[in-house]
Formats: sequence, structure tokens, C-alpha cells
Amino acid sequence: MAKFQFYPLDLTYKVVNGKPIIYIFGKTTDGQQICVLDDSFEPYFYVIPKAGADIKDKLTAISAEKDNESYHITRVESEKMKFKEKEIDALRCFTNVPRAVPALKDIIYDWDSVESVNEYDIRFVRRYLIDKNITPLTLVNVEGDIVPEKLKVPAIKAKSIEQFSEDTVKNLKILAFDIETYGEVGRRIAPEKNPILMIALYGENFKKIITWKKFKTEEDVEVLPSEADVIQRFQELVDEYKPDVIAGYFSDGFDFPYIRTRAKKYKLKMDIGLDYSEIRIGRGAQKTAQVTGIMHFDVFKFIKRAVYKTLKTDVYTLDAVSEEILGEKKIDVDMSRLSPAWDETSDELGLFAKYNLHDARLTYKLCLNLIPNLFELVKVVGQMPYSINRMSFSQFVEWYILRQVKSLKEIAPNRPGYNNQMARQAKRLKGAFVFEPTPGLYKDIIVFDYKSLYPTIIASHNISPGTVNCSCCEGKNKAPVDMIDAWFCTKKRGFASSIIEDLITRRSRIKEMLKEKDDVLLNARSQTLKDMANSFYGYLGFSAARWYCYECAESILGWARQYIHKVIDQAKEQGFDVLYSDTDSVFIRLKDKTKEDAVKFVEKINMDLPGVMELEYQGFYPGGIFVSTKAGESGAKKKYALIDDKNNVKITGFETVRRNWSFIAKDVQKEVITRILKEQNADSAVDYVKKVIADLKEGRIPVEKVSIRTQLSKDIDEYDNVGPHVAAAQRMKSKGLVVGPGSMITYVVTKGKGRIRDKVKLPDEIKQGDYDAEYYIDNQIIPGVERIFSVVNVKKEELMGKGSQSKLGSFI
DNA sequence: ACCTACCGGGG
DNA sequence: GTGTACGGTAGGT
Repeated sequence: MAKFQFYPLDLTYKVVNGKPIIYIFGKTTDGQQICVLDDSFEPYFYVIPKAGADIKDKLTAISAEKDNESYHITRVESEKMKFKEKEIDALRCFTNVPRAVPALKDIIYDWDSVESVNEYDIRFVRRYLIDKNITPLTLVNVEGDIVPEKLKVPAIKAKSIEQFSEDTVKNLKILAFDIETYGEVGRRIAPEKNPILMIALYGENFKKIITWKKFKTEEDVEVLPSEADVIQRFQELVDEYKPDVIAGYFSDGFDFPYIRTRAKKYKLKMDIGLDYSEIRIGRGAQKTAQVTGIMHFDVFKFIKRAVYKTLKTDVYTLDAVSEEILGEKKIDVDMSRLSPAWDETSDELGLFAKYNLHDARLTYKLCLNLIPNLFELVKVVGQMPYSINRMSFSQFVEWYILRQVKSLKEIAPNRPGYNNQMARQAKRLKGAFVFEPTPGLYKDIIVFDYKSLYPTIIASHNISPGTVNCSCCEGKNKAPVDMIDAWFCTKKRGFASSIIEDLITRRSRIKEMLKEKDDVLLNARSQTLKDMANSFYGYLGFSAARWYCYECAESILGWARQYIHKVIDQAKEQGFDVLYSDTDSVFIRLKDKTKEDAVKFVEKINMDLPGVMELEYQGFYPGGIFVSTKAGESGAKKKYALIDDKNNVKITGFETVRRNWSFIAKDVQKEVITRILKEQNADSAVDYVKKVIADLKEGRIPVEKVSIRTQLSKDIDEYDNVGPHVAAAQRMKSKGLVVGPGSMITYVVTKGKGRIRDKVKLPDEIKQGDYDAEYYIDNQIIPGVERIFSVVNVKKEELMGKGSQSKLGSFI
């Protein structure tokens, strides 16, 4: 009997001789790939019978048959459980095989004696991880014997298996890959028709390109006789490299499905799974690709679902994402040349090989960069990396709750059906409170904000789907909301509030540790815990959630509005001037008060706050500007700029960050804000704008600065209204360039009469100064700064040198 | 304004 | 495989 420890990486199950066996692929402490088999886990689901109904015998009698497999309930156990945090009697029905669960549930569902059937849709391996309390990627103890099994790694049949510690797997072997395919850019991608031309692989001390045509190149290219050989070789290389992680960029939806389609055409078996299974492509609108035993990391999916919030970019192309995260772009090639170059066997293919390998390298680096975040999510949520990679935040919360409530004997509610979801969506939430600013230039601003406002409200007011409107506490702990009556139990702790309190305290501990020493993994963990806590409010109000709770979500918002009002009202009472407030923050002006008064104010507020709630003194700003909305007098929400005491200017919500503005307009807006805040008046900003206008008129602004970039969203012919960017795209097409949906169009508006679209030219078509200065002044520069200047009483005419000098405003 | 259909990423 | 997305928005009505 061998005893050892290993880190689980990937799980699957198989039914052998009518019995389900869990296969846990992982790595031992000395770095060996192995598979641990566990046949001790039984599938089950819950039936909640109507009061007094005795249906045990009736349940054990049912059976079903499908695909020559018979399904039945092996035994039924009565259990004292909870449902929505209330005690109930439940029947736990064990079945012979996992597939029996959904099949049998359909039979039982509409029995009169049954209240509900639950937990029939929790996949077997996920159930296993939850019930066995095993956390993937962390150290697990195993006792067992080596058994013969048709696998690429040694198999051990477990006698016992149990979680040992939080120690996390290190030094995983990662292999990134990328394919290039034949086909006309802009046309539908057709894997059944067009061949794979080359495949690049990239790992630590490993890079290779495989292809089936010979061309001149500096890279390590292996040339094979045919496409089928390339696919075969890809498989061999993966087998030889033995990666723990195989990474691609949108490989769920493109690379793997493409490879599989091509392999099928040549009747090749893509059995790269460690159990000799083929790549499994999930059907449905959104594809997935799973490789047994190897963690398939689709970098794109992870970014789009779990990382997007921390990124500025709103397009998730490999190019944009690499630039932001790694500071590195893709190699700029003309993709429309790939297929012609292939047909001609031109040496241009050398550049495409380089491009191919570079993409694989970027994917590899992104993978290294994001793995700490993925792994921390795996450890917090407790599901395997493959699953976590494909989940969004509401699912993280749901699977986290499922794991946490296991020990509380809480039966999970079922996911809502379509109609139920629609009904939930119809109930709108009231929203957060915004105190609209009066446009102006202000000095001595203090910003307060509630630390984790929504999570701390949930924890402090015991908000949970099972504590709402309890029979024991009516009238106490009542939410400040108009539309509904909602109060929350003051006697028994709800699971949502205790889970969230746990997340908050765990994060505080990590923060303390981080103060001692900075650490990538700890930072990732802190971020994960924060994201999880912040997602709870959204989860409770999410129509597809198992633990959806409208009263909870509405109450959280009600309390949030009340707590922010409290700060606003008391600040006014204390003689501060309230400038602006949004959701969880309040901006005030000191007037005749001091910073110390503001600090004392925060302390006073905190004395009255319940539980873990806390108002923070976020910072002091010597100056700030709030501008008006397009429409009228009131100040725009989420659009302001502040300058701190180190002269750093922080701009929020202005167009400076928007893509479809010319650089000159963005530069000018930023410079105007900065000058006004730094110099505490508008004089220098006015001079600056006048100078830019003069430069524009005299053609001194470089072409790049007057270029406007817009992304094409569909084919050129599909546009009914030919806007300037469409006109530019037409010019590009007429020059033989291929443009289609997603193409970035860069254009300049040039001098001349008539419509804008007739004056559009491409940047390389024009000479210095050959742009329409009036257009740029009227449609780019002025709109960007007009509302900023109106705050300080500067009229548009004055900037353009027409009007008379008005009285300039300054700080108040 | 509201509703529905389609798109994203990849070549 | 004890499940199948989802959130945004363009375009039509």
C-alpha cells in the first residue's frame, strides 16, 4: 500500500461495469504526472416530500432505460436538512450511475406526494469535489495501490483520499499554441473546406512551428509532407512535451474545434487526452474544448469573464489585451496576404511563421500572467481549473455558496426555468443614489467613501435569502425601502451574511500580510476575495441565480442609499459643503473647516455604524472640477477631475479615454483640465487652446494627431448611412485592402466643400497640413473643452478669438 | 421607446 | 456528461 501526496489538476469520471469511477489527474510532490482512481463515491439527488407522505418504497421501485443502460435508485435515506434556511425532512436518493439522476428526476418531478426534486443538475465531478471537500491545485493525501489502467500516466486506485493542506502546486509545464488557416479574410471561416497552414507551439525553452510547405525563414520550422502530417505531429509534440496546461487564445471556439474538424476529415484520432480520449468539443452556441487530464486554459475566455473589469480595453483581441497586460503588440502583418502567399509558396510565409510563433508566445506570457488569478479563484471557489476558466462571476458565487452550505445541510434551490427568469427580470431594482454636482471649479475637496459598502451592509444587517421576513423579528432590522416590506432576522445568522463576513475577514488578514511583504499570489488572493464579496449583491439580484432574492437586493440598495444620505446630511449639519455623491462616496468642500475636522467627522460617523461597516477618509484634493451635462444646468454624473497635493491630476469619465476621438482633441482636453486645476484659473488654458487653434489653422499639427480611429462593425455594403469611417473604409477597399467587420479604420478629414464623408482621406494619402482645420476646431477641439470652460465662464467665441474678454472664473 | 437577433474571439 | 452562456447593442418596429 503506497502513501503519497499530490495536487489534483483535472477530473473526470467513467462508468466501468455499472459503477462510476472518479479519475483525478494531477502531479505528485516530486513532479510526476499521475491519476488517482476513486470508486467510492455514489451519485445522488434530493426529494423533498409533502408533509406526511411516505414515498420511500415508491422511489426505490422506479427505473428507467436509455441507450441500453438501466437507471435506478439504489437506496433512499431520510435526512434532516434545511431549505432556504428552514428545517425540513428530505430524502436522499442514491442512484446506480450519474446519468440516472436526470433521467429519474423527470419521473418523480410531478408526483402529487412530492414538494420538489433538488440538486439533480450538479455534475458528478463537481459534486465529488464539494462532498469530499477536496480543493484542486492544493495538496491531497492518498493511500492506495498501483493498478493497470489504459492511461498515459500511472494509475493508483485510492483506498483513502483526503485534503491535506493549502500548499499550492508550483512549476506547472505550460504549452501555448496557435494555428494559422487558409481562407479569405472577411469571409466566413470554413474549417470543413480550408486547411490548417501552420501550427506554432511555445513553452519554456521550447518553440516550434510545424507546416507543410517549404519557405525561407529564420524560425525553427519543421516541414512535413501534408496537412494531415502536421496534425499528427501536433499530437506527437503535445504527447512528448507532457504539458500540465495547454493554452490558447479563443482555443475553445477556434483552434481546437478547427483542428478536430480537420483531423476528422483525414480520419485521424486526436487522442491527446491522458486516457487516450479525443478532444471533446462542447456543442451549443458557444463551443468548449476539453482535454482529459490536461488543463485547457482558454486565455480569452478567462479575460472576458473574470478579468475584464480590471482592463481599460473594451475589445478583447489578442493584440489589445497583450498590449495592455504585457505592453507588447502582435506583429503587424496583412492577413489578407497569407492565403495568396501560400498559393504562391512565397517567402512572405517566413513573416507569417514569425507572426504565428509570436502569437503563441503572447498567449504563453498572458497565461503565466493570469494563472495566479485563475488559481486563486480555483482555491476560493473549489472547482477545477477547467471549469473556473469558463465561469463568470455569478457562477463563482453560486459554486462558492454550494460548497459553503454543504456543512450547513442546506439543500440548493433549483435554477429557475425560462419563464421564472423572465418574471424575475421584470422586477426592476431602484438603483443607487447620486447627488448631482453643481458644475464648477472647487478647492479643498475631501472625498469619503464606504469601504466595501454592499458587502458590509449584507454582513451587518444579516441579509440572506433565509433571514428575510422571519416570523420572530417583525419590525426589527427593517430595510429602508418603500415598495416592499423587508426585515431580516436578528436571532439566527443567515448563510449569505456569514459567508460574506468570512470573506471580509479573510481579506483583512491577507491585507495585513501584504503590509509585511508584497507577494503576487497574496495580491491575487486579496483581489479574488474582494471580487467575490462584491459579486454577492449582484448575485442576489441576478435572475438566473439559484439563491435569487429580490427583497435582499432591494434592501441592500435601500440601506446603501440611507447610509450615504446619512453622510451627506451630517456633513451639511457640520458646516461642510457637499459637492457630489455617487453610490458609496461623498465629495465635500472644506470651506472654513480643516482637514482635521473632516477626519473627526469620519470618526463620528463610524461610531454609529453597525457591524463591519466603515466610512473611509479617502483623500484630500486641493482642487477639482465638475462639468455640466450636455442638456442643462445640472452636473454630469461620473464626470469630474481632481488634483491631489502632489500635483497629480486624476480624470474620471471624460472623453480623453475614448478611442473614436482624434489625438489632438484628447490631448487638448487633458491639457486644459490639467492647466485649469494646476494654475487655479483658466488663463493659461485659454492661451493654450488659442495656440492649438492657430497651429491647426496654419497646418502645423502632424497627421497622426488629426487621425481619427473607429472600428468597423459590419461589412461596408451593409451600412445604410455612410459615415466618415465607412467612406474611409471604401477608400481602403478601392485600394485593394481587405476591410471587414472588426477592421480598424483610421482617417483624416481634409479641406474642401461638401459633406464630411466626401472629404475623408487615409493618413498616408495626405501631406502635412492637408486637413480641414475648421472641422477639427468645430467638431473635435471645441466640443471637448466647451463644457470645461463654461465652468469658468469662458465662451467658445473667446477661444476662437472672436468674442470679447469675459470675466474669468476661478476656484470657489 | 421597446423588443429581438446577433455578436464576440479566431483566420 | 447530474448544465449550456451572457451581456451588450445594432437594427427593426
